Amino acid sequence: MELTAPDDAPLRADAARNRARLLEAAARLVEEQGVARLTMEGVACAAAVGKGTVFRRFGDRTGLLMALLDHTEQRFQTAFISGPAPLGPGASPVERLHAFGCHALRQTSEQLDLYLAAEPEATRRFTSAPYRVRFMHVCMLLRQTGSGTVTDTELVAQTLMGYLDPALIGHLTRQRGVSPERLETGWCDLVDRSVGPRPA
Amino acid sequence: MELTAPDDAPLRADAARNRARLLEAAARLVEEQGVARLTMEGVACAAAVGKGTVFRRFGDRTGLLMALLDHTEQRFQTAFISGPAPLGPGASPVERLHAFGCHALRQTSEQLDLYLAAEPEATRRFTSAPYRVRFMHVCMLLRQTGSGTVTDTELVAQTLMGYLDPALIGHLTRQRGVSPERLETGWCDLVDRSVGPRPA
DNA sequence: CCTTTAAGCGGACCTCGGTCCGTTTTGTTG
DNA sequence: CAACAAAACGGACCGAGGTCCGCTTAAAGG
Repeated sequence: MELTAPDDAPLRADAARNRARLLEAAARLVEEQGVARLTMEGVACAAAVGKGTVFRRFGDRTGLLMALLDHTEQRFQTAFISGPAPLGPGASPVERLHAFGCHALRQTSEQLDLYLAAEPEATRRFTSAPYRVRFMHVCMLLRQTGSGTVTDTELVAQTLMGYLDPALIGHLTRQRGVSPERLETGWCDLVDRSVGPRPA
Repeated sequence: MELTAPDDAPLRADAARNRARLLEAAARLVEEQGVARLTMEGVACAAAVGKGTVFRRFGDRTGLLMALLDHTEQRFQTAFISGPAPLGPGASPVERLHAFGCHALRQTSEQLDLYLAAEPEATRRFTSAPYRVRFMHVCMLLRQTGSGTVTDTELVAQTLMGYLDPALIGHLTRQRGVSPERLETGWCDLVDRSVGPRPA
């Protein structure tokens, strides 16, 4: 597989070409008929490639969909790791957390169907590479708040991450009609309560 | 379907009998070879019933697994709705929230594999009957804290519920080696922060 | 350029969840 | 008890994800 254990070894020429064609074909099919109708065989066919090749390259359907989101995710990552404040370094940890969540909320909302479809099975949700990068970042910011009030960084970080779960965002915005603004306010509130002093 | 829209109309005699046989067979198969190896055809066969019957009765695989958890879930529900304090009425809302989460954490841990397998697809996670009952209860308790400090009950309740997600519990306890005590402490902390005064 | 070999390829094949529809059973009504 | 409608049944059938393995081909070394 790829996203879970990024191969440092470069792909063979034909493999690289096929990979590109597959991603292109998949993106086109998703745009044309929605991610729900995307089948692995369909992608293989549209890319004029064998079905086995798709699985060899992306592991499974989820892997393919995550690959489609890879570009977006990479940009987000570099933005919050080394980009300009308040997302990147320069702002206070709390401000960065606010910005982080709001950006994630917007990004997820924009490509909600894809993020929903790319959600791995329950067991793997927390081990995908993009999740772990986000998670580690939140942990780091929580630690940087310095106020020794966050007793258990890992648990708090997971709680925060839970708020950004695409499934939850989709449910709240689509089924429950929660506005994006309300979602962002809720996020900032959650962050403030998480890093603030522990109430009596 | 059944758990999502409980049929008030009583089942026909043969249907009720088959339902019981199916649940019995499914429970036995799960105990014998684990939930991962449970196939719908296998259950049908073990219950000496047609495959279509399984789907007619339980809708899909998730429905069958949820039905297996129904008994446990029902007892939990009556416990926190009308049982003795601190889970049931009689204790303060915050105490009840503490008890609620700790009970849920324990219950989920005890039958983790089943809860994991019964987790519906992303889109349906928040609309299953058991989830909604739990969610409404948390909402009610949050409102009862009376302190007008919980600005957005629904969002806070969803955050709390996210902490109790079987997938998260499984990840923390199995992959990350987090102890049950630590999980429970984390829950109580989260509750306290959620209902406490909003920090400056 | 030839050999070699490991990565890549392709598509037949398998499994399993889910659907469909002709047949059977239940229980109600006259 | 006979007739009838509604509910239930069962298993053939379908689609899609995922596997397997014999064949092909890129690219490194002589």
